[in-house]
Amino acid sequence: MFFHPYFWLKFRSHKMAKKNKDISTEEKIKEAARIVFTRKGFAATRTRDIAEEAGLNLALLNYYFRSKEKLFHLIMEEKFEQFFGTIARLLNDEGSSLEEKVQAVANDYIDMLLQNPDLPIFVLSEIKNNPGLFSDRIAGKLMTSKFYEQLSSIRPDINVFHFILNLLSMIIFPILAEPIITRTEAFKSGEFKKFVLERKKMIPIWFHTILHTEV
Amino acid sequence: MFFHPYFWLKFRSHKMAKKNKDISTEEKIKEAARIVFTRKGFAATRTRDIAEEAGLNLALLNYYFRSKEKLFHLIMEEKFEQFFGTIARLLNDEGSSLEEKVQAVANDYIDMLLQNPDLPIFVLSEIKNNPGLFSDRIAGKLMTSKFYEQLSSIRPDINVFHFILNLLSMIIFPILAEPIITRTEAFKSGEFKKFVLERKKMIPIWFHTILHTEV
DNA sequence: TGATGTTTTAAATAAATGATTAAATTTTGT
DNA sequence: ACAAAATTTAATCATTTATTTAAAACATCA
Repeated sequence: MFFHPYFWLKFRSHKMAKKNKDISTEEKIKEAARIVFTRKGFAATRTRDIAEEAGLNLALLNYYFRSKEKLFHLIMEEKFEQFFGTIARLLNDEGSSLEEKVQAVANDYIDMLLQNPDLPIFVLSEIKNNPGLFSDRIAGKLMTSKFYEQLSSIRPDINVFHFILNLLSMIIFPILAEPIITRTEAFKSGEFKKFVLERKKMIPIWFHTILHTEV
Repeated sequence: MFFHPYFWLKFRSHKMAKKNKDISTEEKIKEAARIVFTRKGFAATRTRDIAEEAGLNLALLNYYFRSKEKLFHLIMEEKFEQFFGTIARLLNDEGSSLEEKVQAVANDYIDMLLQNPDLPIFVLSEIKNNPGLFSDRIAGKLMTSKFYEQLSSIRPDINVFHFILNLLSMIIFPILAEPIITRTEAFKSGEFKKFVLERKKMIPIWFHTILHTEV
């Protein structure tokens, strides 16, 4: 009896013909897809780019993931979780004060973005192209957070939305603008990373200033 | 003697077969290209999308502009000038104080972006895909501006790069994040524009606070 | 080892898409 | 109105690209 390869897809985790390879073909493809999709976005990446990045035969993409679109959705959901989940966890931490949260966000999120510089533009672009990709629930997690509670009780006169958006703007925008910033005279020689790391210290200070000034 | 239509391209401005149409075919194509390219980016737009948006035969794109890429470069340069030129002119104004410049940027640039909400992500994406598109000279105009001089003389202790980047972040990022913000509970009903307009007043206040606090 | 199941490969297919052609239509100048 | 020039159209071409196929290679285990 003949079974098309696709038939076996659902059982693949139970049976593995080749075991103990350093890294499975499936994972090689996913890793290549992470790199290429986040670097170029869905429309600009060709399945051939991914196969090449993975060093594998083109047909394997469809063997393991059926279509470019299915593979993309998988990667996209990972990346959205990374982008929104990281920040949501930091803003919802129970054991820290408001200003500690600002510090934690500035510190940890900047580190994460420096390691994933393509992430912000990827997420923003793909959500814009297809807003349905993005579940409302996630946005709520940001805006209705422990952080929100704390700021409202300390400074009920400050609009929390503006405050959070300012924080995210100052952290994320420089990463988005990296290709522009880097071409400026002052940044010609790999100064960009140093510049962004400076902001880890400065952002908490700026927000401290805002927080302790009556308007 | 036969001349291929392309031959006539260079003379088109001298001779126009059809005059006084409401809007020329060439301009119809450019306007459609502006809309579609900025909405979807180069890779995701098909020449057929532009023809459809313009309500014209597909072949006319190549008749007037020879290739998708040539048309794109034309639009891209317009859009880059709009994005960088607008801000550079505001930051280099000779007749205004530092804080007036902050106000002018907040006010005018936010207005411009609300009318061109696709502009920031378009510019950032396309520069990232092809940094060569972006001439170093433009970035310099931002960072070495009248604004730079004024801030350095008033507050030599403040890093001008961080200051300008903060200003741009707070103005541009919300527009980039619109598809996310809009899906948040609080913004369900067309509150976004009102929210961004509030920032026209608030950004100058925040920067005033920073500017008048010793660190 | 050989039968069976699984993975990988090279080649083929089909759809999408940028570009071109030649003919038809419209405009212009006389 | 006529001829020449310019524009527009429908059809087609050529290339790129996602996907499928069938056979080969490999792994597992009785």
